[in-house]
Amino acid sequence: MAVGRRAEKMEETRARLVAAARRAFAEKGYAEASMDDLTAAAGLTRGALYHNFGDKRGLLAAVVQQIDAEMAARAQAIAARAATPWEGLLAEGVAYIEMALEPEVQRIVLLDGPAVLGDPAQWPSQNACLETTRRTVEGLIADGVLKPVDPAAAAWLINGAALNAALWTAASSSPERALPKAIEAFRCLAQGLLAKPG
Amino acid sequence: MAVGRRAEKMEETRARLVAAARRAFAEKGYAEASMDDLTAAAGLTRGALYHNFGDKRGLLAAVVQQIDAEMAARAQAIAARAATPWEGLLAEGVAYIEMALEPEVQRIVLLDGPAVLGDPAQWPSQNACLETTRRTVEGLIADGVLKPVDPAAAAWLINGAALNAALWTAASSSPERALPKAIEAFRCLAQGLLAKPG
DNA sequence: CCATTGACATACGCGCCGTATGCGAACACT
DNA sequence: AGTGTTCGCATACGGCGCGTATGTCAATGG
Repeated sequence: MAVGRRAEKMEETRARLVAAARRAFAEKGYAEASMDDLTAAAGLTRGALYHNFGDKRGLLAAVVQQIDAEMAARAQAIAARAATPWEGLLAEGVAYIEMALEPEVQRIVLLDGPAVLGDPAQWPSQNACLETTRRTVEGLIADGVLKPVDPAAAAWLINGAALNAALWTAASSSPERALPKAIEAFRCLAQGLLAKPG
Repeated sequence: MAVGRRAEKMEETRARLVAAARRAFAEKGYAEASMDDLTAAAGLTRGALYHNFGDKRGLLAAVVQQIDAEMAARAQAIAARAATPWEGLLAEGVAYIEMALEPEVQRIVLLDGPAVLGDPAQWPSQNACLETTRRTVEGLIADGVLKPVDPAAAAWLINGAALNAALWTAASSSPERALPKAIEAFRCLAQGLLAKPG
């Protein structure tokens, strides 16, 4: 069948480039990753790259979007298993912390992404992670569980706190020991949003 | 006098390069800033740069350190004027939010800095801002004002929340309107650290 | 006063990005 | 099926920017 052998092949090309880019960007960082090497590793050349993604930044954007979508899906699945929406929000945050510990996520999404693409808020296909959190917060405010703060601001700060918790943990001399402390501090901070503390 | 006319002149050279770099990095971003242009704007050449700072990253490190020191000094001065240490911590956070709204700080310290130099925690001459906040938190925990969380983790998260508040504000379509919301959300989060909420 | 150090300028090579051009396979149309 | 066209991708080219090696001149010190 296939709506065209062309489009099908092109999708595979894009996927292979994105996959190779994920590895290269994660290992060397965006700036140090050579497009020649990267495309060669995918069995292609820079021609394919510029045809599919416009430029190096376009490729990074595609990679970030893919990882972001995976993160949002994981977080949502974890939050859905929680007993209450509030527990879900906390679990979501902890999940972000743990995901952000992966070098790939840290390097690409947290470090190079914002530096090269600008603030995540204005990324094309608006950051899925943030959107997920924002909706959760909105619901909790409507239910009177959280103080009536701006949902977008709160979501951003919660995500930011979680990601910073991960950065701090990763930078620690002993991440194993640091992780529980980071999670504890994160949970404390989050409790500040509760309408009725305790 | 002077312990040598040489060293004195060299200090001025370094200062001029750092000043030019601040402008260039703030306007064009680290990656797009040309060393040739930058040094020419300072009335020098790349020779001076590599002699004084080793490489481009070294120059960025010097710039970041300078801005970081200025921020820490400002924050400390503001915190010192507060009625209580707890109010001081909040004022410090709000001050960080406002400072991080300046494009120079945002671009250099928050975006390019971490991406190029790695996590701020392991920057040479350990991030002065974080150190300031950590000490404040430590005191507040000792006084029983805050919950007994890890001071380093808490300081990192507070700073992270403040800086993210600034990023969110800056990315907003109307920063003027967004700033109070961001500050409000930040204050809520911070309250989560209080031993006796309310 | 001269030898030496060292701060900075100049000259060179290499890598990498973006674009313009070329080729061959999949589509459309008869 | 055959042919003209499209288009995905490879190849070729130009330019810029970084880092290093080399040169130069002023400031030191004996």
